[in-house]
This record gives sequence, structure tokens and C-alpha cells, in this order.
Amino acid sequence: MPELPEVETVRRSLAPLLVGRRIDRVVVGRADVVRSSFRRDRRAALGRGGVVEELVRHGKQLAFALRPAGAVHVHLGMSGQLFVTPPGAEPGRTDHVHVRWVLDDGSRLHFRDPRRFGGVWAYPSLEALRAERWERLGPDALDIRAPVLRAGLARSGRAVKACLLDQGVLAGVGNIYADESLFLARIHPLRPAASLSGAEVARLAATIRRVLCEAVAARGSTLRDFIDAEQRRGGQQDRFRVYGRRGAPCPACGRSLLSLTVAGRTSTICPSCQPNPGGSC
DNA sequence: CCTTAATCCTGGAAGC
DNA sequence: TGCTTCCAGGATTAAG
Repeated sequence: MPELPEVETVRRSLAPLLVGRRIDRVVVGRADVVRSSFRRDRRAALGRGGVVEELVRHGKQLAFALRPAGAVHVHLGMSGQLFVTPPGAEPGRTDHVHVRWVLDDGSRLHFRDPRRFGGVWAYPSLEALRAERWERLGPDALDIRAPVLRAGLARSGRAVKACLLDQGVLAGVGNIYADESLFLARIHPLRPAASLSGAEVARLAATIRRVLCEAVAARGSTLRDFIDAEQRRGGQQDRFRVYGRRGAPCPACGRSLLSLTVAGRTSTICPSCQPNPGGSC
């Protein structure tokens, strides 16, 4: 479920609970959730003995960097959660908790992921993680600027929404915020990326920043199971303009919202605010 | 180049 | 009240 705003919400809520803490013990419930190829030292590989220095995010990817060395990368996939339980407290639910980090103050960090599309990777350093894994990602969507977005969309015959969802073009946007951004920018998701005018690309870049910023301020969206590090739900799901609202009136013009499939994903649009010059819908 | 479908999983909702 | 089917925030792979 998590897109950039949800991952950023986890990062912000996790940082004060984790930074400066030493990892005393790592308990792995399901080995296949640890997808790391770095096994030089299995204990160090999942951060044991390290002190958390900072939490970093790029797109939907999250990692904690450790002193004196090491980095742990977490991808939440569709149903992943990272939350901390205070010393002595019972965690709300322990089913599907695949990794537990026990910290030096007795608190515990849990990685819970029922669908197991997410995972945990270990790297010898943050630099190694960036070079080996984050290198392939496009610019972070939270501060995407028009010239950079234009470079990502130019010369592509793909549908603009397919490009927005491609993490190699733009890192952080998923199905929810792609629909929200395209609606507010008044661009049909099937428009060929290269057909967008300079003004449209500029509008889209500004809209993506606005939509993501707004969602971060609301602490993300909880459709079903998203929670932050303190197990709190997000609030942006009550403010969706089009996502998941097929048949409801367009918030701008009142016409009934439609859904179609783009890049294999359900997409909701307003047919009059987002006209498709080339197609019928 | 581009697109679709299948795949990895669980679980909630909807349909009968 | 079941039981079945479909669908979901992601990402990769293979096939057309």
C-alpha cells in the first residue's frame, strides 16, 4: 500500500524512536523475507551491534544507516509495516511479523508484511546501497522539477501514467497519487508522454509535488492496513479527489467519474476535466 | 520500442 | 450462513 507519502510518514515517525539506539538482537521469523545477498557477517548484515545513525528514503525505499558500518534497506511492498513497541509493551498483533530488531532500551522494531511482497536487504554501507540498488531509481518525486520530469517523459511513446508509475523515471509515485496528480493537472492518463506540452509538464510536476506534500502533511493514506511507526493510521484517504471514486461526482465539474485500465492498473478520471484527444474515453 | 499477463502472497469485500 | 470469485497501495519477468 505504501507510496512515497506513506514511506515518508514511516521515516519521520520512526526516526525519533530509532536514531541513537543500538541494535542488540535481530530475530528473523521468515528467512525468505531477508533478501540480502550480503552475508559476509550475518549478524552485522541485519544491523546487530550497530547504532542507528539516520533514516533515509528515496522514492518508496527506506533504509537505516548504522555506525560504525552497515545499512538495512526495507521495502514495504503492498502490505508492509514498520512499527516500534515501547519497552515492556505487548505488540498489537504478531502474526506476519517476519523480522524483529530488539533495541538497547528494550523497545522493539517490527517488520510485518502479510503479503510478503516487501523485504529486507542488508548492505555493508549506505553508499553501497545507493550504488547497487538506488542507482536505478529516477529522481525523488517529492521535489520533482519540470525540466527533470520533461527529460523523463520526452521521447517516450508510453502512456504518461505508465511513466509516472515507472520508478526508473520517477521514484515514489504509485497508483493512488498518479491518479490524483493527473486529475489535478487535467491530463488524461493515456496521453502519450512525449505529447505533453511544456506547460502541461510544468503543471504536472508542480501538481505531483503538491499532491505528495499534502499527503505527507496528512500522514499518508490508510486504505486498509497502513500504519506509521507508532501504529497510527493516515488521514489522506478521506481527501481523495478521484482515486477509488468511480461513479462519484467530479469535485471540479460534477460529472460522474469513470474508471479505465492503464498500465494494468485501475485508473479513475473525470472525462471532461481530463479529455483524451486521441481516444474515445 | 511498446503492451499485456502471470507471478509472488494474504485477506477483505462482493456475489450467489 | 457459507462458498467462490475478484480485487488491492508493488515490482519483476516473460511473452506477444
